[in-house]
Amino acid sequence: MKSYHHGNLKQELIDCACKLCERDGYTKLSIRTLAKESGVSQTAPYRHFETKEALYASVAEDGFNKLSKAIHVNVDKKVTKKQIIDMAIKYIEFGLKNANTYDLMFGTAVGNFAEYPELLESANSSYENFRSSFSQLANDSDEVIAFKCITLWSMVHGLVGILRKAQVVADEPMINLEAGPMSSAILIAGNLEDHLDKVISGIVEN
Amino acid sequence: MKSYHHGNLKQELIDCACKLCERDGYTKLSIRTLAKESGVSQTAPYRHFETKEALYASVAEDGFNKLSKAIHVNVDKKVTKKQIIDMAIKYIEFGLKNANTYDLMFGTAVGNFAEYPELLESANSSYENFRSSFSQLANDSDEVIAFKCITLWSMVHGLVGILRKAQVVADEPMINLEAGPMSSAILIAGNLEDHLDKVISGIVEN
DNA sequence: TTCTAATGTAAGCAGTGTAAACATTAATGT
DNA sequence: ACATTAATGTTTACACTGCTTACATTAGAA
Repeated sequence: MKSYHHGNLKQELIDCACKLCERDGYTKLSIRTLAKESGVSQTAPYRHFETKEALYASVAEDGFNKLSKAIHVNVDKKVTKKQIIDMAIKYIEFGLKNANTYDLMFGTAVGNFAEYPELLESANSSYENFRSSFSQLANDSDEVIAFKCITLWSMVHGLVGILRKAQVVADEPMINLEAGPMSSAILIAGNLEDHLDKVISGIVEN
Repeated sequence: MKSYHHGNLKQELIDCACKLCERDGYTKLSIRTLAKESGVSQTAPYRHFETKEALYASVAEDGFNKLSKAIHVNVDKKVTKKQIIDMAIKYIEFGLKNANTYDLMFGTAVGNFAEYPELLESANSSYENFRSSFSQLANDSDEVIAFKCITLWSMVHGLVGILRKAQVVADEPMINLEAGPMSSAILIAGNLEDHLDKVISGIVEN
């Protein structure tokens, strides 16, 4: 005995979309199946999302909020290098464990964040987490902070991308050092903490 | 007066697909319009590409070949740091100028490179370009070379991703340093060479 | 020259995003 | 309390997609 109005459709659609996007990749998600999943007609979702991209934007937004939580470190006044390394590891783990969602957040599925203010907001706030930690690491100028921050961010962001490509082939044993990008990446993956320690030391200690 | 057989359909499809993918993004590409463009029936492409993904793989392969050319540096025995910086710049420029193709190469459109041996080959060879330059920079062990190489690669790869996200908002003037990831990224973009000099120095000089 | 494999076409299926017109209900103003 | 309006849902339909199957043409090998 269900009523004509669902009552909480928008949120249910988002939750369901988040799950399905992460499980199968966002390309596999169809609005129709999503509607069916919520026991509602094919076109009902369009009352809450103008286009499919708008739905993607909501999923991405949710992703950035989760990312913020994942990389959050408790700061009591001063941040240590170890905490920065920890953040980097958490970031990379997030990217690898939520690979499909990460795609949505940093790929081209949502063309222009500015069209989705809430998404832009949560994306910026994720970055702000990152940045504010750096600002407490040393007495650097804003510009130096920005530099260090972008340097590390692009580093971990790039590592996520490359480690993912590596995993694709990782089923077959490819341990040979001469075998190309995959093997080197796997090499790193095995010593992620050491690797990040080196790199971050290089960045942090100017 | 055209004959029943096209004669060079496969290559023409690839060429056309490369253009269209780069112009509109690979999601906009349809096999049907591609076929129409080549003056051939809707299903003809399936004689040369089992699935759409296989076509994507060919476009990506072409992309890696172009990338190899773009970042190639003439090495006479010894490579200089400046040449490495140059490679990095060329890499980033390639990623930004061929953004949609770059997506295809490093995104998830082609799930498993191992299913497309020629693509895997050209991707590995791109990386080998990168790596072999590093091997001529100093008397490092293979492991150290791999480390430096992956470090720089993930760095530039990450920068491409982040600079692209920045450009999306770059139409509106966002110069404020406090304004989030975009502004910092733009800051970097304006001083790309300086930025890379610093970072690469950090990597290269251990 | 015959046979076969490669390459093309035609027709059609099941699925997609989304627009338009209409139905039901919740919210609101008097 | 009741009429009106906005929000939210349904039905139907269009144009498009990837891909399958059955068939047609032709190039090249035997």
